[in-house]
Amino acid sequence: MELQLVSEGRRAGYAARRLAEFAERCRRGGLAVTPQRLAIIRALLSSAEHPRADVIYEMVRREHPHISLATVHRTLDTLCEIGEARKVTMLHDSARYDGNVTPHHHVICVKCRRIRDVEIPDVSALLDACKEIGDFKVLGSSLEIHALCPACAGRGRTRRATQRRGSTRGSAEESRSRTGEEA
Amino acid sequence: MELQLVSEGRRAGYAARRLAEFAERCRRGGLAVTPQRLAIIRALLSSAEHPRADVIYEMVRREHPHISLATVHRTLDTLCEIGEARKVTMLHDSARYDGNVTPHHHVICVKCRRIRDVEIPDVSALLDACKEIGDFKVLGSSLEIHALCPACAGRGRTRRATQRRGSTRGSAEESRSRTGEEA
DNA sequence: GTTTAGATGATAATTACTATCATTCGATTC
DNA sequence: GAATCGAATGATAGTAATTATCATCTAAAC
Ligand SMILES: [Mn+2]
Ligand SMILES: [Mn+2]
Ligand SMILES: [Zn+2]
Ligand SMILES: [Zn+2]
Repeated sequence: MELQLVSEGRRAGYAARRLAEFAERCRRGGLAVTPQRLAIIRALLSSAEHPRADVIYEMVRREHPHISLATVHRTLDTLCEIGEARKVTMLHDSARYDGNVTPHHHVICVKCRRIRDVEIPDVSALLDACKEIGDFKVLGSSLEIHALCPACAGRGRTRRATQRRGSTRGSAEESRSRTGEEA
Repeated sequence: MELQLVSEGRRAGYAARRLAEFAERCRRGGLAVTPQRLAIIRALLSSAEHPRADVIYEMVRREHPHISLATVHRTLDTLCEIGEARKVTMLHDSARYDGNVTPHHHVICVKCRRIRDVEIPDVSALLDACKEIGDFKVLGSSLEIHALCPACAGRGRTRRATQRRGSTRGSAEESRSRTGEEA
C-alpha cells in the first residue's frame, strides 16, 4: 500500500472550517471568546507543523504584542480540554523507558499513564512494508493506544483530572503506576 | 481481531535473556561494565511499567544508596544510544499541539522533529474494531512513524546528534522546523 | 451602564532534565 | 598484583518547559 501525507489543501480546508465554527463552539462550551483565544486557535490551525507553545507564542505576538506566554500555555491546554486541539503524544511530559527493544506497541491508560506492551502483527507488517511516506524515509513506528486500565475503568469518576502536567499525580493509583515494579 | 497484551511470562523471559547478554554487549560497545549500569538495566528489565528515570532511581537506590540521579539519567540515555533501551515516545520533551482533532497519525523526522499528518485507513479500521486489549478499554490511538524528512535525508551525516534533550536544537534545520509556519 | 465570573499578564515556583567538574574506578598493561 | 588512564560517577549548579499565584481586566449577561 502507498501511504500518503495529508495534503496541504485538505489540511487548510479543514482548518478553515474549524476556525469558522470556533466562536460558536466556545460559547456552547461556556468559554468566553477572547481575542487571545481566537489568535491562538488561528495560529494553531494555520500551521501544519504541530507547533510547540513557544512557537505559537511567537506567531501570536505579532498581532498581540502584550500576550503572555502563560496565556498561550493555558489556552492550548484549555483547547485540548474542550476538544478543539490535541497533543501529538500524551506522554510528552517525562521520558518513559523501555528495556524491550524489539518492535512493539503500547497501550497507555489516559488517567494513570500505566503503559503495557502490545504486539499487533498486522500493523507491524503494514508499516514494515512501507519504506516511505510522501518524501519521508520511514525508519520504524510505534503505536500509542489510548485506553483505560482496569483500575481506572472501574468507577472512573474519581478525579476527572485535566491531564495537566502533574495534575493526577500523587493519587494512590498514580503512585502505584509510578513505582515501576511488579505486584 | 483479538489483540492481546504481551504476557508477563514472555516479557520476563525476554528480559532475562537481555540481562544475561548485557555485560558482553557493553564490552563490545566499548562501555565499562559498572555496578551502576548493571543495577539500572536490571531495574529497567525487571519492570513492565515503562518507568521514568526517577522511578528507576528509587529502585536502584535500595541496592546502591549512594547512586546519583544524574547517573540514572545519563545511564538511561546511554542505554538508548547503544540500543539496550528505548523511550516509549521520542516526543517526550515538550508538547506539540495539533488543531486537527480527527483521528489520524503522524510521521516524525527523527533528526529535526518535523511532524506531518498521515492517514492510514487500514490501521484506523483495525483499531476502531478493537474495543479492548486485555483488560484495557480502548479509547483511541495514534501511530508515530519515525522517519527522515527530505531535508534531513539529503546528506544526513551532519550532526549525528544523540537525540538528547536539546542536543539537536539551534541548527538551521531545526529552527525552521520549530517556527510552525508554512514556507 | 453595571455586575461579576472567568480570563489575562506578570512573575514566582516547580519539574525534569542537562552541564560542569573534581574524584573514583574498570580495564588494560606491565 | 600494581601502575596507568580515560571513562564513569557524584555532587551540584544551571536550564527549559511548564505550572501556580494573584492582582487586574474584560466578555457576557442583565
Ligand atoms: Mn514497551
Ligand atoms: Mn496531526
Ligand atoms: Zn489507569
Ligand atoms: Zn528532518
